Order: sequence, then structure tokens, then C-alpha cells
Amino acid sequence: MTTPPPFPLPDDAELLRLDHQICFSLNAAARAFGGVYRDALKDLGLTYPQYLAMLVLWEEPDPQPVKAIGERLRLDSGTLSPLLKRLEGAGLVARERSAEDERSVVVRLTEAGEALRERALPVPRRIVTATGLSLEEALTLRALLERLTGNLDAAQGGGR
Amino acid sequence: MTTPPPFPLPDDAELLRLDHQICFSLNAAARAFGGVYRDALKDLGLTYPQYLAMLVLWEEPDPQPVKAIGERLRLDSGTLSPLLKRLEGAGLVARERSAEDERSVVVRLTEAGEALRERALPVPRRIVTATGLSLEEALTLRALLERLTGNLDAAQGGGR
DNA sequence: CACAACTAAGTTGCGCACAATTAAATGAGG
DNA sequence: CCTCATTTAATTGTGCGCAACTTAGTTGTG
Repeated sequence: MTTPPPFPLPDDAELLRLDHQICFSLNAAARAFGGVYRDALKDLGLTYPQYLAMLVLWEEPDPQPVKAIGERLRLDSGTLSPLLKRLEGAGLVARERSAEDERSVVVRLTEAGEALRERALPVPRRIVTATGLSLEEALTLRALLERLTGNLDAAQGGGR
Repeated sequence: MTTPPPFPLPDDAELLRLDHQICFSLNAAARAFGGVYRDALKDLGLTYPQYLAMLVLWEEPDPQPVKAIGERLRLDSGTLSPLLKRLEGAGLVARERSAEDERSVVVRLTEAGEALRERALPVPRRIVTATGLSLEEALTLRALLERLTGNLDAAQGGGR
């Protein structure tokens, strides 16, 4: 799969080393984020993925099918089903079969889940501070990451 | 997460939304990388973390203690021990107690492990192509990610 | 020398991510 | 109406990442 060089590539070996470093840096940053979120969310008893699921529900408090949450977070039922069960076990959400479509399971916040929102409010600022990035850097980074993800997804099976 | 293009935003609420998006984008990109690497490494029978461990050994073929590999990859024995056992099971590496320090376990490539290097050579180019990033973008991204990781690590327990 | 402190690997337990499979419900076409 | 492909969750199995703990070997200090 030799493609026309999109650039005057400097040197093969040089270029070939770069990618690991990018994927590696990416993984390292993601894990570092994980550590910071772990600290910030410990009091709430949430993991970062659980926090993301709660964010989805806090933003759109109407009951949502698992499918919708999965599309928002790019996760499938293999990940979400046990995660949501744990949130249910913690009393933060309730799951029930939809009446209209019995295939669908709708998830809604319990009162405890809604109440947790207040305690989660200071979290984002804590994270922003921890990143130490300027607003401009953050925007640059996000733009690059989104382009990168789009390219990688396209290079793969296409959809998923 | 679908968000409107950030525009004028020295606003608190706006700022507080940004962070999720960055961590989220980061995770999404890392997982997208995972998918591409999965495809590229399938023939080799390696996962991406296993590939990273092999890279460390290919770059420095002398036997290395688990500790050294862990420092290179930022992984602890809880992750590395089973991973290296799987590589050993695949016949790619051998592990043995160090003579000088009986606490240490040194890992070295087997002949099969060395031979695999040849088959892994085309992988990086495939990844570079899939990213679709220019060299300049890649360098910018990497620099930002490393700064970010440093900041996040510092904001955490300090060491780990 | 004895003993505490430290270090390197390994083990266990939990949660996440993903592939593959299963089960149940829905919808479209004959 | 009945069959069949599709859709939605859940389940199973594998591997990673990390915290907490264990085991064994090493080092420092009195």
C-alpha cells in the first residue's frame, strides 16, 4: 500500500519513527487524563466512562435508549450494558424496556443521579486547570484530534 | 460530542465544556488508532501494546529488565507481567531471572521475535498514511500532547 | 550481624474496549 | 398472515490499565 508522499518526506527512518510517537503520546495523554479524572471523580464514586454517561444524561435529561447513549459516546452495548448496570446498582439511573419498542431499553436519571450533578459541577474546572493549556492550544489540539480521528476511521473499515 | 464551532468564548460555561471535548477527543483518537493498529498487526498476531513492547526490544536488542521496559512504556508490572507472558507463550521473547540481581527478570528476543521484525517493517508506513496528517501537523500534535501529559502528570500525584 | 526499609515481579480484582455470538422484537415483502 | 432480514440489548471471552497486595531479594543502619 505505497501511497504518493503527501509531502517532501525527510527520511524514511525518520518518518517511520514519528507515528509510534504520536500514537504513543496520544495513549500517554489519555492515560494521564485518566489519572486526573480518577482523582477528581473519586468522591463521586464514578469512573471517567461512567462520568461521560452521566454527562449525556445530564445534558439531555429525558430518558434515552442505550443506543442513543452509545452513539453519543461511540461505545457499543458490550461496553455500555455492564457500565449502565453499575450505574443502576449505584442508584444513579434506572433502566426499563421501552413500551413502544420492546427491543429498546431506555435509561433515565434517578433523583440521586440528578442530585449528583451538583457535586460534579466543579470537576470540569479542575480538569481545565490540570491541563495547563491555553485556550488557543486547546482549540488547536482538539481540531487536530478530530481531523485525526476522522482520517483514522476512514482508513479503517469505514463505519464500524 | 457534537458541538457548535467554538467562537467567541471567554465565557465560563463555554470553557467548562471544552475539557470534556478534549479528553473525549483524545480518547476517541486513541481508540481510532487502536482500530487501525489492530488491522495492521493482525497478521503478526500482536496487539498494539504487545507491538510496543516488541518495539522496545527491537530498538535495544540487549536483554532488558521488565522494569526498564515499564519505564519506557509507562506501564507497571501489573500490566507488563501478563503481557510479556503472552509474548513468551507466542515464542517471541524469553524471560529469565537476572544473575546479578535475583529480583530482576530480564527479557530478550528469541529468534522468532527477531525474525518478526522484518514482517513488522511495513506497519509504520501504513499507520502514517492512515493518519492523513502532514509532517508539520504531526509535530505540532506531538508537541502539544507531550506538554499536556507533563502538565497532567504534574497536576496529579506528581510521580504516579 | 540483625533488622528495617526499600525494590522488582508477580498476583488479584475491577472496570473498560472490542469482537463475536445470542435472543428478542420489529418491519418489509410475498 | 407468514417468512426473513434488520435492529436492539445482552452475553461471553480476551486483553489492557491500574490499584492494592504479596513474595522474594537487596540495601542501609544501628
